[in-house]
Amino acid sequence: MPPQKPGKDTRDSILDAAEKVVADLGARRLTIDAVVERSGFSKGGVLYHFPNKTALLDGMVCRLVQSFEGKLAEAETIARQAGEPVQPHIAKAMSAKDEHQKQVAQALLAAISEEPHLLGPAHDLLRGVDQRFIEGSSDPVLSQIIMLALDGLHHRALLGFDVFTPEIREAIRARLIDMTWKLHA
Amino acid sequence: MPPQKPGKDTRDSILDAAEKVVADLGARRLTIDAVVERSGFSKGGVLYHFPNKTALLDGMVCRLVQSFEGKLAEAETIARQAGEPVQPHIAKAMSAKDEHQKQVAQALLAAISEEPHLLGPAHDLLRGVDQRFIEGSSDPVLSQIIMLALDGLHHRALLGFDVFTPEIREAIRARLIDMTWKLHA
DNA sequence: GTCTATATCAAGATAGAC
DNA sequence: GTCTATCTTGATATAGAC
Repeated sequence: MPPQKPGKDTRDSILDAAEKVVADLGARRLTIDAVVERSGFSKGGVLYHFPNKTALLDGMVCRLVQSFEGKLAEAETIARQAGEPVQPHIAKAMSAKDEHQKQVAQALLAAISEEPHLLGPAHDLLRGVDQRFIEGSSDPVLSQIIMLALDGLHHRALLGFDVFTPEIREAIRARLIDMTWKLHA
Repeated sequence: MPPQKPGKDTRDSILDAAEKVVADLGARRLTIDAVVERSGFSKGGVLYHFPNKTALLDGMVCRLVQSFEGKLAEAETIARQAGEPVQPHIAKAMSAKDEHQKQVAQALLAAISEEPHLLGPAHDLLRGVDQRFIEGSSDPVLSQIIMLALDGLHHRALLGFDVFTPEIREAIRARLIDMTWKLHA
């Protein structure tokens, strides 16, 4: 018996490799061959799990969306249990400076440059977040602005423009979270 | 004597065609042949003006940066003449919903997916805007948040996620500009 | 499930006529 | 400055052995 479910594990390694390719070489050079090279598998092996390139891109977007949905659900559970509004927790989740943020950038970039329609699931996800972020707010326009600023952080990561020092970034993050609390004051 | 400078005119038509290709087919399918088809020129003609694809991408980014620099300079001149702070005028320029915004998205997307380093000039431009936006502000962190929200608007245009109704978009825009005025209160 | 080998094609680039 | 024709490569995808 293998140490982990072999199928899922291989799939994830391949997706990890794909993200690395995008990060290192750019979305244009996300080729099957480049993924093969980084993943350590052979071309046939990779194409067994993702029969064509579209499937690979779709896999990247779906993993991203699922992972993000998980974080959102977690944030909402915590908020509910604490009897607190959900917005600060969503803001925290979206601005967390973990590897996830780069992952978002690479997956979105790869998909949109090749097959924009694959962003559909991400699109739906964002609409849902928008909605939950705004509903129950005493100031919907400001809520939307906060959401846009959170988007802006991702935007800069996507373009490689995230030049904030950790201190400034943390100050921005803290302020945004603070602003969400005031939406309910 | 031709109606316009022929060289410049052809270059611009080609760049327009390139942007249309990105908008319609995605950055990945920004091929020389696709640009040739849309521009109406022949492959040889296009390659005379942009000897290779990198030159074409560079042309897209440079035209974008120059156009934006022009708008910024204009905003700053107006602010100076009126004896007003510059931030509200920069915010207005950045949030204007003209065709320019789509142009920005297409050019950046094409460049980053193919050759990220071509974004250098855009990177420098944004750093400059950031700096001018923050200096002289009574609340640098809030200034940066406003700038990030403006980025967020572009981000959504880039990903095709700009689903605001014109009314909501205008409300967001007005609020952002209003916030910049208060940075000097 | 993973591998090698190969067919096929799209796209970038060059050469040279007009 | 603009055109047609052609060369060459890089990348997707298939077939089939292990």
